[in-house]
Amino acid sequence: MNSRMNNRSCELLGDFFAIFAHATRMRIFCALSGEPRTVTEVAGYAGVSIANASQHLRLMRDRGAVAAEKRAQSVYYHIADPRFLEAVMLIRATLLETLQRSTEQAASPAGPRRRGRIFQTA
Amino acid sequence: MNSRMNNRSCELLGDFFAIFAHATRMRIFCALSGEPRTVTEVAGYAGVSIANASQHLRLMRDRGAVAAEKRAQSVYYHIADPRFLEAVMLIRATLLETLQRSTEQAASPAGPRRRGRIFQTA
DNA sequence: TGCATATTTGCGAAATTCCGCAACAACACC
DNA sequence: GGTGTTGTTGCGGAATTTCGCAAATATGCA
Repeated sequence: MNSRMNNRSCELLGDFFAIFAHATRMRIFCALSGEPRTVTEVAGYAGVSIANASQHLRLMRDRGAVAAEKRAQSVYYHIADPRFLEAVMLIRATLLETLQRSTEQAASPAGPRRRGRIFQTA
Repeated sequence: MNSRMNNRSCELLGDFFAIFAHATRMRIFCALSGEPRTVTEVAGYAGVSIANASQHLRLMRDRGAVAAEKRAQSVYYHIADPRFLEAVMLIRATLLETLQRSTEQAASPAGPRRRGRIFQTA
């Protein structure tokens, strides 16, 4: 990390990462990873009410993670930049790998601190 | 996003991203990006009390983002996997680019890439 | 115009997070 | 033992977030 990251930068980055720091918003993000979807579709995917999905989507849009486009009667949301998805996938892969490794070493008494499983293998 | 991302995965990924969803923790993460540092050093860098730094570091360690190692009288913390830093940098770069583009749109059609004010050095 | 569909917004309560403060613990050294 | 250094933990209240619900808005269509 650039040592020149100042406080303001950290504040803005932290605000942005809040987008991903919630299970529902992560599900919404997943729902949008393939193709644009309407609020109603997203709500169905994420298992929340339409109003709640709309609230989360607004937050995500205000911070620039997703964008909205009105077509016909519906509002289609999509991920604003593929690198956001790329970064999430990178974290996910690293986390998965770390967890698998620590699970494999679970028998070793001197191994790293044990943690629960993060990703279901099924 | 992988269609195998289930609810449990989203929940745990969201929990992990909470690590970055706070300005202080982002500063702490920055402080650790170069070399391992003690709690006292991190606290000074992030501008918070030692107790507060310790609390944040514990959260980050519990979730696997950083690791601790005791040497002499001090506890040295370091980022657990370079890919965490890589992902944060990717988000940061994308965000910077996006913000700069929207700034240019709001202002005049300026020349080639000049760094915006948002992420400038303190 | 009137009605149905799609989405947004305001509000209030419950839940969670954050931080200062003080106490506690570990450890080296005299 | 006592002292100093370093780090951790528990507590309580303030601040923030989250969500359900209802109302409001927008828009297409008969």
